[in-house]
Amino acid sequence: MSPRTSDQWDKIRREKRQVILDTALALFAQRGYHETSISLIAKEAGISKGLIYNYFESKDSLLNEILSLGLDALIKDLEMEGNESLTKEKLVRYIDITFLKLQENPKFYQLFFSLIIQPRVLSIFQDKFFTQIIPLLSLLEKYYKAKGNKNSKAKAYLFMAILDGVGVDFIANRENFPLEEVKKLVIEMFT
Amino acid sequence: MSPRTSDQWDKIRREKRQVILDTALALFAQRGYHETSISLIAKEAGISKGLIYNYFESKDSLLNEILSLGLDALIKDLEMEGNESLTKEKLVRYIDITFLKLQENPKFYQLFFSLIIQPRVLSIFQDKFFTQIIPLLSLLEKYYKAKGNKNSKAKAYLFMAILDGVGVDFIANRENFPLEEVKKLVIEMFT
Amino acid sequence: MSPRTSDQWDKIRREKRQVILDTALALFAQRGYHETSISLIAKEAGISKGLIYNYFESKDSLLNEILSLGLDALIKDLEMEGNESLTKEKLVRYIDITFLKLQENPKFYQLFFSLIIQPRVLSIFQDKFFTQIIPLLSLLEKYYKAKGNKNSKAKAYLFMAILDGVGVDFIANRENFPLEEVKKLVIEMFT
Amino acid sequence: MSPRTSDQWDKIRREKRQVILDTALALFAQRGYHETSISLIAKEAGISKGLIYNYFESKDSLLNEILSLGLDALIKDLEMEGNESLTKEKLVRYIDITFLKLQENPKFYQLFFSLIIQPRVLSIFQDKFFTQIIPLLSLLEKYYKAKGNKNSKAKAYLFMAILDGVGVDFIANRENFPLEEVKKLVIEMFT
DNA sequence: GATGAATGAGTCTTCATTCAT
DNA sequence: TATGAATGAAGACTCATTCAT
Repeated sequence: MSPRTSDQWDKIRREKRQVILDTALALFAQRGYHETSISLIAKEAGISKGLIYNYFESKDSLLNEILSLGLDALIKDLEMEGNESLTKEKLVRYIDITFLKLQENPKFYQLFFSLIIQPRVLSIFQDKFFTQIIPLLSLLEKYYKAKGNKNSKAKAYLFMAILDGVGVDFIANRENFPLEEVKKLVIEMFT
Repeated sequence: MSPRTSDQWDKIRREKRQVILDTALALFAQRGYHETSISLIAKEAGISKGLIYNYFESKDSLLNEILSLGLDALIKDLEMEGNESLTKEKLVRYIDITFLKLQENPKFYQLFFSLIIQPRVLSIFQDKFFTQIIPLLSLLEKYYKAKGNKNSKAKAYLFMAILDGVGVDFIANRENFPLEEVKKLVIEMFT
Repeated sequence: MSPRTSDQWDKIRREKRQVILDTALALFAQRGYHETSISLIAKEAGISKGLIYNYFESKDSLLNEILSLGLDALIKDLEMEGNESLTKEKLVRYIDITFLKLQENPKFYQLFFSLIIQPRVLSIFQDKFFTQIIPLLSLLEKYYKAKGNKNSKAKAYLFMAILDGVGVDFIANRENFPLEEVKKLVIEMFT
Repeated sequence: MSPRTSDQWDKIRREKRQVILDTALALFAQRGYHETSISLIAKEAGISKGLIYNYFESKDSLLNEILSLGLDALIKDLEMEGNESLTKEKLVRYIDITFLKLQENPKFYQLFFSLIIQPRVLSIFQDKFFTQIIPLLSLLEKYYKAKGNKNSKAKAYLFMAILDGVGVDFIANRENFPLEEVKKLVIEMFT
């Protein structure tokens, strides 16, 4: 009878928003962005088309939000106390977490990789990506240099490429890819 | 105005077909599959929309053909006398060619990578892909085993992942990626 | 926290209703009817969307109400003791008020003129409009006939047309239109 | 069997384009711009929705084209050898044609007036309007000054306002408006 | 073979309106 | 009374595909 409190509205909004995000992520990853219509997302989420626009400005911004949140979470997990130099221990942990995340949330990575290569990548995506990747590359370079590697820059780039390559190949061929063994090998060869 | 022979007609058909394929590849790579309309392909190729349907059943089959032909060419270049065992020399050559191709035709790889991850495409693609990749993985595994690597299977997969990862990263960040140095490092670490 | 009397409730209702009407009029005039959403009216009025439907049946009926009230006010201002015959003095006053209103509230007139021409609105509107205009035309006709005008009916219609035309042109080109001078001329030529 | 010649295509295009323009004008005038959907235009024109977009970029540009063509035609008919000064004869002719056009094509005028007042007038419209109206006002002013009118500027503006006012009123009340008589009166009072 | 007009299903998006609280 | 989430019908627009010539 009495109108809902602000808190109640907030909760409803947050929850519904999350439902939409989850549904959209699953579908985008599974079928690709273009092959996923707003109608389908609505149907899968059990809501009306219009409601999606109550929570997101456009299909595009829905994607942006998914990527942004996903990247933030990813980054947060992988954070290694920025400025300090890298230790072997930290690097091993970084690799561990990366492989774990990949295994836990392949859908997100599938979406992630499919978009990172698209000719017109979303700007938010590229920004966030580079502001995180560049410092990491720099840390890695120092690390390898300290270990006596001649071409430490190349090794840093190669290391990052490996993480991406493993991601792509694991997604493309999840049944056969020996993720655990490969992880061990990466740790062995790159730390 | 003498009537053309059957052979001449054939030649004309083959050439026009090739024009369409080339134009479509360039546009798909440049703009993405969905952002490229049949109209645009026709305009760029200097022909009418309708004519494309004279040569290809659908937009989809046009893409399939492009991928199929591209993959064939790629495989052909990289072929290393199938059954025989792998030598260090051969592997180095394989790496060389892979990096060279990547550098020569990044647009082409961009299309490939962007599509390889798409679920829909994967299925079309996987057959051909795996019939080529699996034997290669097997060769690599033997090679590494012969070299005394404990986990030769993982190393074979890792090697393939590296090639993909380098492709993805090089495409995503062509200005900064130290392709030549990375290649040297790959040769050093994986042959 | 004493319970409000019925009168107080009534007052609150009337005031809120007026807020909605005022806000809607301002927005309709400023942006046009179709470009103004109920959401926007609610936001500008500082209330919720739903509440508007507590006071008005539909967007359409809200517009109708605005027009109806506006027209009533307009008529009231311009009223010249109905039945009696028209004098030069009264006609001058009528012109004065018309031009004054136009100057004071051009937005309001903009809405009026823009809607008066719309076929859909015309029908809603015509009844009220014509029951007011026809008598006025008749008074004017008598006035001009008494002054010896040959074609008094045409002159009456022309006079009304002038008021509309001045309204339209003044609204369309407010910076340049010499309203005051034109008024003098109208008085000179039509009284 | 053989493909159509360029001329044939041209004819088809021109004719179909005209059908769309005519249908759209009738509907826009009858129901208003916003109340007329592209679907309806297509249905009335006996073609598919999509085809309209083969001929016009958007609903907006369709309207623009209608107005642009209509104004051009209007202007052409009303043209009075620009630079020269105005004579009584020319002015009478101008009034004659204006009233005639109004009678012949009330639909266009209805659309015209309904749009000229809209808050957001189309730019093309305003441009054309002012480049035609300003010079005419200037000619009129000279004409009235030459005739000894004290306030020739106001009279010029008033004259233009009358034409608009007559247009609006005639459209709003076509059955009763004594167009012919009013025309005579305008000629009498303003030439 | 070649053309491009024509189709129509499908897409994203808007917004008046309803309704549970 | 007041709220704003939720609905769903409708709108503009796109584009792969067809077909008469």
